[in-house]
Formats: sequence, C-alpha cells, structure tokens
Amino acid sequence: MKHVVLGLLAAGPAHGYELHRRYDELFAEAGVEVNIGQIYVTLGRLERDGLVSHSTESSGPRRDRKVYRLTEAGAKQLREWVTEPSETPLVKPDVLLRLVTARLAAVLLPDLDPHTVIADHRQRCLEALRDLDRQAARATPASVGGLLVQATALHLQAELRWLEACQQQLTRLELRTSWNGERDE
Amino acid sequence: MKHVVLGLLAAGPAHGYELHRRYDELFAEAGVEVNIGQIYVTLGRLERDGLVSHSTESSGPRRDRKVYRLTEAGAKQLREWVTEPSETPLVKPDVLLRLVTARLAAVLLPDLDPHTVIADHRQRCLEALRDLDRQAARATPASVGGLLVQATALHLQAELRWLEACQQQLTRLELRTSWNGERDE
DNA sequence: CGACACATGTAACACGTTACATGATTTG
DNA sequence: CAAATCATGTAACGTGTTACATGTGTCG
Repeated sequence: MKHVVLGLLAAGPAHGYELHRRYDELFAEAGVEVNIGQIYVTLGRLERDGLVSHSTESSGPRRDRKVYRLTEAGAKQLREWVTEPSETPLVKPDVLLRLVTARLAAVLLPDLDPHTVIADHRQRCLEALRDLDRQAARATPASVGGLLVQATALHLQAELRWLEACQQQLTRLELRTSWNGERDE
Repeated sequence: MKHVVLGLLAAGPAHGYELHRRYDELFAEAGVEVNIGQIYVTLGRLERDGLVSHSTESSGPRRDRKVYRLTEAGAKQLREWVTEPSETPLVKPDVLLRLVTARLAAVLLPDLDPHTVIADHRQRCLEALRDLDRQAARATPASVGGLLVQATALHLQAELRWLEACQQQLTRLELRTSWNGERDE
C-alpha cells in the first residue's frame, strides 16, 4: 500500500480523496478495492517518515484540502522500490493448508474428506475463471485492469492444474512425521 | 497462522517447541519457515480466545512444558475453517505495481524503464524455476513439501506467461486516466 | 568449558481493516 | 428536504515480525 500511494503521488500532487479516485480508476476494474480510510492512514505514516509532505489548499468554498506531494526522500525511495528486484512469489495455497489439516485431524475429525475439499475448491476456481472471462470481454484491452484480470486467470489455471496433481497424489500423500502416530490413548 | 497451529494441534496435544518442529517437518522442505516466537504468540492468542488450553507438564528434570490441546470450541472452529470455501486467489503481482508506477512516474523519474523491470523479473522467475526443479528432484515425492514445490512451480510458469502478455501490451498500455496529464507546471 | 538443542516467552513495531465521527456542497 | 458526493480523519483491533531475555540439559 505504502508504495502504491507513493506511485500514485508520482503522477502528480493530490489530496487523499483524489488518490482514492486514481486508485479506483486503475484497479477497481479487477475488483481490487481499498478502503478510503486506508489511504489517509497511509498518507499519515508516509508523512511521519518524511516521504511526503502536504500543503493546505483552500479552494474557494470547498472544505480545505491537504495536497500531498513526494519529498525528495520519497522520490528516492520510490525509485529504489521500482528498481529493486520484486520477489518471486512464494506460494502457500490456502487450500493446501486445509488439506493437510484435514489429514492431520483424521483422528479428531474423521468425517472431513480431503477429496471434498479439493473438489469444492476446484468448482470455485472454475466459476471464478468463467467470471474472469466475462470480465475480460468487457475490460479495456490494454489496461491495468485487463492485465490484472489476465494475471488472475493464468494463476487460476495454474491452481487448477495443481489441484489435479494434488488429487492424484492425495492417496499416496505421506504425512511423513514421527509424531502423528503417537496419539495419547 | 492461527489455523495452522490449530491444525498442527489437531494431530495431538503438544507444547510450542514441538509444534515448531511439526511445522518445520511439514513445510521447511519448501522453504516456508516460521519464527518460533510466532508460535508462542499465536498460542497465547488462541488461548485468550478459548480455542486451546494448556496443562503444565513437569517431565522429570527438564524445564516445565506447557502442553496445549484443542478445546471443544477450537475443534469446532477448526472444522468450520476446513469446511469453509477457501477463496480463489486474487492476484495483484508485485511486479505489476512496479510497472504501473514506472509509467506513472514517467515525468518525475524519466529514466525508469518498464521493459527493464519486466526483463529483470523474468530472469528471476526463470532462475527460481530452475532452483525449484533441482529441489523437486531431491524432494520426497508425495509430501506436503513436494506439493508446495509443485504449486510454486506452476504459479511461476503462470507468472512467466503473464509477463509475456505484459511485454506485448506494454507499448499499447493505456493509463486511461483523466488525471495524469494534468501536471501542474 | 563451550556450543548447541531444548523450551518459553515478551516488548516493540509495522501494517491492514473497519467502524465511526464530522461537516460542506451538490443535485434530484 | 433528502441523498449522494466531496473531504478528512481516528480509535480499536487483529496480525505478523523481530529482537531480546532467560534458563536447563547434553555432548564433545
């Protein structure tokens, strides 16, 4: 969030409400929303850290607006962030955690079926993918929103392929642990 | 984290240190580590919420251990969590944020090149993928670690495909915003 | 003896999220 | 007049992360 706000500010000074509008214009298309409060919180923290500064503008009859702009430190930090290698995603899918848990809890909650967990999730992914396709049709072709939609779609397909692998390996899935046989009683 | 700890506990009562061991055995293979402190913090919060309870065990000469177990509420919550639909991932790749920022900051930081950002990230993804392949060779075939590695690999491939799309659309990328032309001065 | 595994914790900090408070102006 | 939009904020809460403190038992 911090860097997003800095980035939005890089396009020109603005007040909080305006930043929120910019954000929406860029990302709302892909359903990634942000609470307006968060913008103000972030701006406060950025100012505390000396990365932005504000000047109050009383534009006629309207409520006073605090127009923020990047400081030199802010611009520097922004450049560093953009240049810096972005980490390759370390995935730890939610559904895997549930899967493992279902297996670990086999004694305690014997009615939980890992296969159901997978099947359900698969259904949800397929649905999401259909939604995305519909969205992609409506979306501006080469826009940020469009790219987001594409990214999500590709990752969903990855997830689906992975689920397949999961299902195949599930039966053989070794919870190779010394400790899970040693239930007391 | 909260649910992970509950899950680990579902395999049987244990104290914090032991939970950390269980965690490592399951996930360390894929490089997903956790700070031991976090375990204790989480246990404290779970106990505060009545999902786990502990009894002190003085096992001979050793330091006393607090053995935690699920309460009924904890088991119930765990079942709910496992059963509940896990959300389909809403992707917002780090690199896209940098990309957009690079474009937004075109006036302020004219030397930032979006193409370089993509190319660099692509290289890093390829490397990561090679590493994963090496890891996959060593990994236990049907283990949690193995599944994690597979998931990561698939998502990396998705990311690579997406980067390709990005690169193609980058030149045409419309930052269709009313506001980014209106620089003051 | 010194290093290491065992074992537990806490204080400080950062961050995101939400609900709420406040008020002016515009528009149906 | 009522509702929506413009505009700003904050207090509370949940959570993850780290650094640090503290001590025992074991093994070379």
